Amino acid sequence: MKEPTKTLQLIYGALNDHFGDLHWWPGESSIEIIIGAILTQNTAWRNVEIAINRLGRQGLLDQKKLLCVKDEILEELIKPSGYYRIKAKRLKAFIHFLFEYYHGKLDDLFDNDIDVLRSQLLRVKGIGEETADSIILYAAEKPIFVVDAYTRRILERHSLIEQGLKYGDIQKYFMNHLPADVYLFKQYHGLIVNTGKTYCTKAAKCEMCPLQILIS
DNA sequence: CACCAGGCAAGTA
DNA sequence: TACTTGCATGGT
Repeated sequence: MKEPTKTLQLIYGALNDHFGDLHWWPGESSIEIIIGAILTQNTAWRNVEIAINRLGRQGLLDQKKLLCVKDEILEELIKPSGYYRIKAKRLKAFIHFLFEYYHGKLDDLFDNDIDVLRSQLLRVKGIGEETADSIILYAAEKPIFVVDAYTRRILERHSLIEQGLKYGDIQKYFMNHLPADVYLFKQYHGLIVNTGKTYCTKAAKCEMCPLQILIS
């Protein structure tokens, strides 16, 4: 692509006009956003919502409460989001990390510079690149671009990137050609996910997609 | 009823 | 480095 910046602006404009302001992933609290980021791994968000509601009803959207809750109880509560045994371990792994190094205080964790924060998160078993970046952007509210399956699919389908690029390469494609702005990155990622869900499934119609403008 | 959804880690070659 | 497999539920 000759002018990545122009292309990215064109896509953003088209999707933003179509979907409007998404207020994507507001979340009631930082810890709730982090819990959601882990529970949504390879899982539809609607199932995650059920699990989060069940946790909330028990007052467990709180790091101190999560620290104390038994694994079996946690597993039972998050079952609707799937992979419940491994995700219970991942939630616990993050909580233990938070208390071991930051006294359970998210604000202290978030005080780190963005690169330090990312490498810290990646050391937690169960937090990979996408989950780490989701936490940084939506919970810590620092400007980093989240790449997901839809991002890759949409860019590849429109031949804006070559196939088989690594996560970091796709992330750089956005971050090297857009201003580092938290709102922009949140909204852009939300627009991509909405587009993928609405127009790139087998059931939905490709020709209805706002990104048709890229083809003509 | 078959298939997949906003990944990740561990194992293998 | 690059590829494969296990993990598990609910919706379409």
